[in-house]
Amino acid sequence: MPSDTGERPSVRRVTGNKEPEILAAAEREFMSKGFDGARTTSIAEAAGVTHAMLHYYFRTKEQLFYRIIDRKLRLMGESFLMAVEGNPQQPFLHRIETGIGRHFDFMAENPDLPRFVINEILSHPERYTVMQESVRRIVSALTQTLQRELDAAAERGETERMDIRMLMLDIISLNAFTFISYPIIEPIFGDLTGERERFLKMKRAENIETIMRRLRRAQTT
Amino acid sequence: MPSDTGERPSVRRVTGNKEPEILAAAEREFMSKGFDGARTTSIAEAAGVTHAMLHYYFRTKEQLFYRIIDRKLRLMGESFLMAVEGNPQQPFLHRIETGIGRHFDFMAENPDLPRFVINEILSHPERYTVMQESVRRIVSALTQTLQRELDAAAERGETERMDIRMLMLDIISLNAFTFISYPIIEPIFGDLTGERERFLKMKRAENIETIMRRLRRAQTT
DNA sequence: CGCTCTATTAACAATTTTGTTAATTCAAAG
DNA sequence: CTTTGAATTAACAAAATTGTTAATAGAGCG
Repeated sequence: MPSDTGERPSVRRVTGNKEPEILAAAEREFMSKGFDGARTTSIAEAAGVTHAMLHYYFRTKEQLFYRIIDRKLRLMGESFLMAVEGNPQQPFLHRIETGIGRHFDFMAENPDLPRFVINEILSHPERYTVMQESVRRIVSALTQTLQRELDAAAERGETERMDIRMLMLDIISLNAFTFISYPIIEPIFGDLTGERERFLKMKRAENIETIMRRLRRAQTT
Repeated sequence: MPSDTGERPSVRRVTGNKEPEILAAAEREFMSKGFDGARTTSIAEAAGVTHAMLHYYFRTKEQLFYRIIDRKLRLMGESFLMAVEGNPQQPFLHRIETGIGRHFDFMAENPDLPRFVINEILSHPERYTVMQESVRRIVSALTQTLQRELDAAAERGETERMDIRMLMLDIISLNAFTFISYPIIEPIFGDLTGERERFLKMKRAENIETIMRRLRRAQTT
């Protein structure tokens, strides 16, 4: 019997260790169909093992799912930071500009991450209530720091005065929704087919431009 | 036996007609859990009927689902138009401004519409391939008209020259993602609890401001 | 070789979920 | 009152889905 701690024993693993294959197949299945739509038999089949093997390695569908969603939640956290972190010596506006680009590129590499995470949290909220308070504290501290920086930049006349949470939401909305909606709009915008890269490059510039215009001090006509 | 045409016979409906109750319960269940997570037994229970009744009225889970998703797809279509339609006599900028507000208000009344529709299309694409071509044609015609109007406004120096599809995506992203993400950010932004109205009013103004700044002609400093 | 322990399989089991059916109720029409 | 047909129910059935178990294979070690 495998250990219950979630970590497979690493000694004497001689015959095929199918854990990576199962995890990879599980990621594909869960990401595309969600927890409810995913089938452990499909995952096992895609991984090239019997479904008893899947239960041998992970006991239950839920435990296998936790291994996947855990990584995805971490990635989600990273993506938020990506949009706002950076060298604090650099001008605020410049940091935000590069932050938006980095966040966009991250989304491009994980295009169904936000949809997946949001969905799972909303359809099974009870699983995520434990994390809430710690996340709240981290975000609260981060926004306070950033708000002070933005206030200072506004004081110097570099930017507009605004609520940092609105700005962060604007950035994440423009970037994340691009990828959330892409599979839907790609066929109906039509000429996008096979031009994913070109379209995304264009939208990346568009999102940066939109936020920069929002943030830069408006000329008093 | 009920007719197969999807329309219940309307004569001699004397004993309780439970169709509306089932539809209402189905809408709640499908919207919150998606097709895969929804259970016909839960729907029947919530509607106060036996699950045999549900099958008597709708035969299959899929047919019941189609009744729900059909209305939702229509709503989704409406919401797109909402952002761009308006009296063509009015100045382009002004029409867009009121359009954004109307679109936002529509999203506020249907907060889980975009998430639901996007999810269902992505997790069961085969169900929606039939509509694709007609939708593509409608959108294509609409964007061509709007692009010409925007070009004209840019020619007159009222707006920046830009791709209308980018603009539409910006508007929809800012508005829709506000509601897609709201249930997640509400507890972690913390002080939002019980202040939904205040927050939404603020974000509504923010989205309009963001787009107007994107669209208005930048001063040549 | 024979022991041990992990990996693997096939078969089984329990539960859930969707769907069916035959019998019954009940209001309205004749 | 009887007939009629829709509405309703309980019981059944089939399939899917998750999970278990007992038996076995097979590598490494003494």
